[in-house]
Amino acid sequence: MTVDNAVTTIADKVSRQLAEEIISGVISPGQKLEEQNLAEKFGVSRSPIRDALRQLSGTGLVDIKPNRSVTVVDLKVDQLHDMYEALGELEALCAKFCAQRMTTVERKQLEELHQKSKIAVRKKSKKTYADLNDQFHDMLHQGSHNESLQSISGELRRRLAPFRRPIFFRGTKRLKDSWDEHDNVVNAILAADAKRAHTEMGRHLVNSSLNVISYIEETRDS
Amino acid sequence: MTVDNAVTTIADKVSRQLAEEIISGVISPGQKLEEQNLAEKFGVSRSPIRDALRQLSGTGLVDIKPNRSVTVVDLKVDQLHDMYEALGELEALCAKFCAQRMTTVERKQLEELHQKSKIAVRKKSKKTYADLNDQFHDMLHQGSHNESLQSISGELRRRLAPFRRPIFFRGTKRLKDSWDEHDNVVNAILAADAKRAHTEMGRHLVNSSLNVISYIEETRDS
DNA sequence: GCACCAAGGATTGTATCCTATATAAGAGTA
DNA sequence: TACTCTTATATAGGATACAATCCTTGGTGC
Repeated sequence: MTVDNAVTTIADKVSRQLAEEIISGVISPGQKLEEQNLAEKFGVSRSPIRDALRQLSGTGLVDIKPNRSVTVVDLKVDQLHDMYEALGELEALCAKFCAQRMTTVERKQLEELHQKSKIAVRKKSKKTYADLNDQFHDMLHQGSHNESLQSISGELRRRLAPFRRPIFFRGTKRLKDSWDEHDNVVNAILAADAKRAHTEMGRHLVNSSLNVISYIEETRDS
Repeated sequence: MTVDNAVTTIADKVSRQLAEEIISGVISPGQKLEEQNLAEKFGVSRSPIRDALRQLSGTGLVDIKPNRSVTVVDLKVDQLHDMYEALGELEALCAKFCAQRMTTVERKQLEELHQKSKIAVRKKSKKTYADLNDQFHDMLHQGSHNESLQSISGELRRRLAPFRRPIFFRGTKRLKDSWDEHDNVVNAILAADAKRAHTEMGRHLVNSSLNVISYIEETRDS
């Protein structure tokens, strides 16, 4: 009944795959997405490609200008600042609600996930930690028990993904620091301390943003 | 979105007009938007209509299911609850930032706008107040000096517009109450009292949501 | 050499056509 | 009558054709 439909259109599949490739960094910010290219790549006509690109534009992953190729959104440092500030507030809010609303099962799952990522840190496995980190944040969105807040936070986080991804793959210091910050958040949530959960999550995102933005500023001049 | 729109496509125009009609209530939630109909109404082919509808889907104003007509999003009461809770937090945040960041000019403009709407309340001109109310909230979004927060709040507010619109047109009591709540927010912002601005704005949105939701529950069974 | 302009190709925007799917109407049967 | 199955028709999905726009490139004049 509520299980998602097996029936999907080509445009949907294209849209999903492109989103995945943008988020995971296969396609880079600023890159052009030409309709004819994509049509050949997917072995279909331009129509479903166009549909997919229009749908994607709403998610903020691509940028459409009339009579110009669609491009993967490339964010300026100022925009990164704003988005991280907003995301910080949103996720801090999620954490607060998690402390207040998470079920026993959810708290247990959060704890288990957090322990799994501890192992990833110890093993210095960056890829694994990056994935677990995504799951961690998703779980906090969901734990807010507010679908609107969940989807808004999730979408904003996805838009930042292409720029966040690289920072875990520099050194291993950020892994450890990130985990420690998560630890503070988890402890606050498990203790049902809403105020502290809010504060700690806000702090975590400030640190994330500092890392991301300093990395961006190092690797490009703009 | 952007200022310059000398060059626009048919799809853009259609998209904007449909959004406008949905927000203003010309088209109602749940209504079907058939491509052929729209094509005839706008005097164009289905192609740009399709583009427009896909673009709109990303803004959350319409709902697309494969092989079914696009429909104007119709929200369940649960969804209204979640969205209003989220919007309440977002706008409370905006108000907090306004108290901290608004320029002198912006504070002056806010005050003037607020006085204008006082007159609308006194005259019991519902349409005017509804418009000024929109401007008021837009101004607070802008005053946050965070474009990301501004656009997220604005979009969420637009999605709720079709459901919020009717409440000002019942009695005049809500006009007065709404203005009083605005008054508390404005005073806090002008006094640069961030904490109070946050609290009062949150309170205002709780009251708004109560009005909207009780109205919805009266006028339909779902 | 450099700025400017024109011509052509490349790419997106729009129209039209065909196909696949869904919804509604109707026939037949228990 | 109620139900199922069939069939017809309307509508969306996708392919193709054509038009408009942009962008490159090569030439021209200074």
